Amino acid sequence: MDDVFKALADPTRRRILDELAERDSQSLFEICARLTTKHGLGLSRQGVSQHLAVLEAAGLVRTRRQGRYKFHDLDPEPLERILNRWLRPDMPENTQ
Amino acid sequence: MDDVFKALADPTRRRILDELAERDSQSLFEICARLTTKHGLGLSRQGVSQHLAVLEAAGLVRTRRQGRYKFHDLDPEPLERILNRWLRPDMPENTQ
DNA sequence: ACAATAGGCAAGTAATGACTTGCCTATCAA
DNA sequence: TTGATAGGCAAGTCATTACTTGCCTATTGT
Repeated sequence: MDDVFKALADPTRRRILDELAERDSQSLFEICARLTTKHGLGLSRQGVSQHLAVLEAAGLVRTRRQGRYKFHDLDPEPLERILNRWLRPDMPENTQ
Repeated sequence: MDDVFKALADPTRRRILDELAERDSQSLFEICARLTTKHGLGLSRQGVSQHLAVLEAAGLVRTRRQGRYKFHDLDPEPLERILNRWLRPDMPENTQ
C-alpha cells in the first residue's frame, strides 16, 4: 500500500498513468514520445524507465516482455483498495 | 490536485487521516497522544502540526478555532475526485 | 497577575527522491 | 555478422521534504 501512494505522489507518473489509461500496451519509447509531444514533458528515457519501475513495483502497471519490446498496461486494482480506506468506513477489512 | 497526492504520500499523514476518520474534532495534542500510544509513532508536536498543515492545504482536513483549541475534521471530498481519474474513464470532466 | 496549557514561526539538519550521464546486454533486420 | 533499436544497471547531482529545537503568542484557571 505504501508503494501505491508514493507512486501516485509524482505528477510525471500520474501523466504516465493517464497515457496508459488512454492507450494500453505501450513500450517505453512510445511512452517517452507521447510524454514529450502531448504533455510537453522533456525528460530522458532513463527517467521514464525509473518512473515505470516505481509504478510496476506499486502494482499500478503490469508489464510483459515480447521480443525486444516490453509492453506496459495499467492495473487500476490498487486504486480501488485505496478508495475503501477512507471513503467506505463501514467495511470491516480496511487493514491496509 | 497535486497537493492531495503529495499529502497522501507520507505514511504518518495517512495515520492521521485514519485517526480523524475514527474520531472527529480532535485537537493537535489529542492527535499527538493517539499517534504515540495507538500507533507507536514517536514524533514531536511540531512534526504533527506540520503534517496537519499539509493535510489542510490539500483540503483533506478542515479546522475550526475554538478558544485556545483548534479542532481538526476529515474531509474526504478530494479523495473522491482523485479516484475518479483512473477508475471511471467514461466521465468527461476528468481534467485534473 | 501569573503560571500552565494550546498552538505558531523559523531556521537548521539529515534523508529521500527525481533526473542525468555513461556504459552494458539483448533482439532484430540488412 | 554487423549495425541499429529497445531496454537495463549504477553512480552522481540537485532539489525536496520530514523532523527537530528554540523561541514567541494567545487563551484559560487559580
